Amino acid sequence: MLRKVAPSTAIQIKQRVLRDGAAAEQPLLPGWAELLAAVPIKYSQNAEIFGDGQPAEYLYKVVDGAVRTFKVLSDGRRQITGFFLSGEFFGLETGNEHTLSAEAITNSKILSIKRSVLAVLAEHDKEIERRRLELAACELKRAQTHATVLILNAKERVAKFLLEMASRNPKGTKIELPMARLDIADYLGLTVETVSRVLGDLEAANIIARPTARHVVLRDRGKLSPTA
Amino acid sequence: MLRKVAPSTAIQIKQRVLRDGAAAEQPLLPGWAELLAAVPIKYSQNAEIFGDGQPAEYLYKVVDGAVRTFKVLSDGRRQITGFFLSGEFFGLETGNEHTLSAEAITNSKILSIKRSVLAVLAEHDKEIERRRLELAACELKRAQTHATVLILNAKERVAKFLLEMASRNPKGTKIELPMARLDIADYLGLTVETVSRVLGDLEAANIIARPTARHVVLRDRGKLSPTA
DNA sequence: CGCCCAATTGACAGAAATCAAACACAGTGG
DNA sequence: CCACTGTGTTTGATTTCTGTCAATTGGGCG
Repeated sequence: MLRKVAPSTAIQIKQRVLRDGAAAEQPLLPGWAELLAAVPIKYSQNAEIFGDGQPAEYLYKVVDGAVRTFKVLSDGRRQITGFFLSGEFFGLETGNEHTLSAEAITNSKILSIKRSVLAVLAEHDKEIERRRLELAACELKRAQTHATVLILNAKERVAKFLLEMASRNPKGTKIELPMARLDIADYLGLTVETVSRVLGDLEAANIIARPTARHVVLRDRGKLSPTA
Repeated sequence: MLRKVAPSTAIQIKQRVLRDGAAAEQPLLPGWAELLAAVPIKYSQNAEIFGDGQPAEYLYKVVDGAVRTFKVLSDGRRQITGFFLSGEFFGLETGNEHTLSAEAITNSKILSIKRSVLAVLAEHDKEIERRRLELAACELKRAQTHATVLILNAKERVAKFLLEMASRNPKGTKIELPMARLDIADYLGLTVETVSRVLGDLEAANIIARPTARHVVLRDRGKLSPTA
């Protein structure tokens, strides 16, 4: 099933121009804030948002829910390259085609921003250009961090993953995991069994607690990050 | 020992302005080609080019030789994040500080381009801006590819590495490896012994030949890339 | 309530790390 | 010129870790 096209972002945002001041030197063009005020689209659990090889027309923002981006190797193995939670952007591509696929992990609301619109606006709006660069930098850092995790052993990988999720979730030490163990495994280059075992070990060592399978509480952050 | 400061790129390039046409709409400012015509600096084997945490003042290009970029974890493990051969750029940072270290693998000639100069020029020179984005995109792709390699098993990692090196070296199937086994191991998240063993296995299977330790000949590319 | 899928746990096999030793080669000094 | 030394590479034996296969448990939803 092909993805439905987003309601024309350009038209919608024009209606909002000139409220919410910010960068209003170009009264007829929307700024960053206006782009983000468009109406999000709903994707149900496991729905494809875009696929590897498809033309990359949009940049996306998770308004609510969670998203995974991944690559499927020719032998069927899946590598998850990133998880994206509420407020985070994904789908940024440098070329004209997606080099990854993206799916909703849970029922999600996703905002799409047309790249062609963004490109035009960036020509005259320094903030938009800055934001775009910032996103690219963020993606690069994300990929580098991911690579760094993948040279570690299983326990260290899971620990890093938990710390990463904790740092993104606002509520301190309580982590809510929207994704299944298989997703975590494919992200960390491990098997579900290993992920499960490591979590079991961490709980046994009183480093974490697991009220439910999808909720983790950090009890001893120090012991999770010996390799800071 | 602290790094010697590069001879002022800005001054040197001014002397060359207006030869080699290209983007000469700004007669007093050098273009991309002029930036690359500056005099390279020599670094001897294992010399540090920049260190993690230092201010990132320059963008670098390998004129001759080879460079490794890496991160040292708090427990001493080293992750090599990339190898850079003649003609390739490295040291691109999004922030103001380096997040990696870089060393010459062999005696090398390295060209440095001051970021501040680049930033000023990019304001008015579309080509320079385009080149900068292109480099950032290249870095991102590199990091993503690296992450993809790290979820594979030892044999696959080494195979991917050989193919990567082969694709960068012009001479088809003959690969010259400027780096030691330890470098390869740290790049692939393996140990030297494992790298050595896999190479031995590949040679025994007649997939590669090794005239010397630092030279590899691809005999059967197909068997190296089953997981294209 | 029962089904189904996700998660866990256990037993075992296979892969890679570790520890140890032999070997190759380049540069040095006699 | 050759022996010597030091580093880099390879090979071997063993241990540790992770994957695989299989069975069991648990939780959410119809």
